[in-house]
Amino acid sequence: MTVRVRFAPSPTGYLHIGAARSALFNWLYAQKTGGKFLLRIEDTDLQRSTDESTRSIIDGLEWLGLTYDEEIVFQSANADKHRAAAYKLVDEGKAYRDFTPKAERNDATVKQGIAERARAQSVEGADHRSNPFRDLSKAESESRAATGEPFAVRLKVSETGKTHFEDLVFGPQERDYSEIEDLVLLRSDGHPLYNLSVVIDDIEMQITHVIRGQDHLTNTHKQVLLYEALGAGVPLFAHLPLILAPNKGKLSKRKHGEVVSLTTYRDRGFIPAAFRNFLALLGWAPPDGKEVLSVEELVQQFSLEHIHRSPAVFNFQENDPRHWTDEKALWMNAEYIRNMPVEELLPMVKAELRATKLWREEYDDDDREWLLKALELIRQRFFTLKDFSGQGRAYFSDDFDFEEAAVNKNLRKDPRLKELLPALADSLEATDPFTAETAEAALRRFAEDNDVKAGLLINASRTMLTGQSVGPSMFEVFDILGQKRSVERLRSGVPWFDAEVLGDG
RNA sequence: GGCGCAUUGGUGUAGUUGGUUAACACGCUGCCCUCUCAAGGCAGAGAUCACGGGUUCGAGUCCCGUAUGCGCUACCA
Repeated sequence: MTVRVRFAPSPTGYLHIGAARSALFNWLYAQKTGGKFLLRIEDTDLQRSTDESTRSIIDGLEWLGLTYDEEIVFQSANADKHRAAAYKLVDEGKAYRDFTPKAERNDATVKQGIAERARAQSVEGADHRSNPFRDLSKAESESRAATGEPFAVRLKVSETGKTHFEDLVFGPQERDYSEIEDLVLLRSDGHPLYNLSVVIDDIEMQITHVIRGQDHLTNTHKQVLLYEALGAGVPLFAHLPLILAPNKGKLSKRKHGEVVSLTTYRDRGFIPAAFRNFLALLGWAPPDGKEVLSVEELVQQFSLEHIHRSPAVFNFQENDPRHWTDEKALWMNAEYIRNMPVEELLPMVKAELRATKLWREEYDDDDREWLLKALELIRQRFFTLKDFSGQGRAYFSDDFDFEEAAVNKNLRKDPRLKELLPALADSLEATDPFTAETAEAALRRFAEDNDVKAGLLINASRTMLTGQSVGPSMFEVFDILGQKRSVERLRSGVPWFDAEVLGDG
């Protein structure tokens, strides 16, 4: 039997990183076993589902490289099937019509209502089989329905017995029927509910392994009951530990903002492979401990057995731009930027430079070699793709900003530089050929002749040429920027030492 | 309230059948390298394995209890 797994998000917002992780694990498992990975959009909550959200889910999966097999299934399209299945269960006596009028609830008070009801039940002992319509005669049930009286459909859960299933992560699970109420399958307006829809669709799609978040672990018992009532084989389950916020609470968009949204990582310059790699490490660990893994290695190493049961904390500090997301994610991204083949990095940098109007068409042909060399040089220190247009701006444009701290530290501190830099420019202009080596020789000779430390000139040059105090080896920078631009930028430094510039600085 | 699940350094994890000084990664500190910052190399700090009992010659690993956190408990998904 070939493995068939699915990712089944509800399109009620951005793609949450926890959901993305579920998608990843499903996908990895499918790749690993040579199975199929399917996508089903659970858009049965008409009020909350949006096309925009569906779009972001599809985009997110594409960005992560999680390609799905077969057509996307939209759950709302199957509502008739879900209803038919529920009515069939009524006919067979496995479910019943509940004519109890629907209690109105609003979203704000549901949780509270649940707790109160539960408390009340626990005082007098819960009896989930006390519904007066549970044992209504078939004839009466049908005649009342025929008059148009509204009814919900509930599953008739047996008085005694237990459900069992084997969870591939959490082990054997068991739950007494007495703890499970006669769950509603169909609302009184005929709308099928989650547990029913999921089960029918999973049967329909011939899902063999249900891999999803732990928040569904206890609900699984209800679904097992449904599989049995429907006479279908029960798939295997694997529940994934939850991903929590730093305070070990729920990780939610409302509370934590955009850090939890997958698209944020795309928009803030993450390499998809890096984020995918990071995500894989949340709740799972490769057997040999090597953490930086290519997709192929990920697929090869992945197994449900190595998923563990305790929730993972996604660590980040709100209000701290440097630690806006998990440090390890940032490190992973830098690792990829630094080490991936530069040709693979190029298209991503191109997109970033395009978006910031720094891209020039020559980079595609005449200047391609130069570009690759420049990327190789500057990527060593970068954390995200954004850095190529930010910190890296001076390599692609003459219009770049000077960091105040860098100017103060490397230029203004030594007034001699006002005279030295133009002279150094002259010296470099006379250097032929102009390479990293010859530039270095020229600068060091110049330093010696003028009796200053080479470091002074090097650091000043770095700030003059890049606006920054940190960056690659200066002679490599001279080489990459070229003789002309290097000389020009060195000569443009005089204003930094003028009184009025000093005044407002 | 009930039921379920979890609990190893700040974080992510290893520690599959109980057996020497609890391992790895991120982060942190110091040193080396050096024109800066990274990277890299080296060294280091940081865990009485939530707590309390037990079983055992011996427990992070098994059992019981407690605490804490999370999940479910809807005519939401």
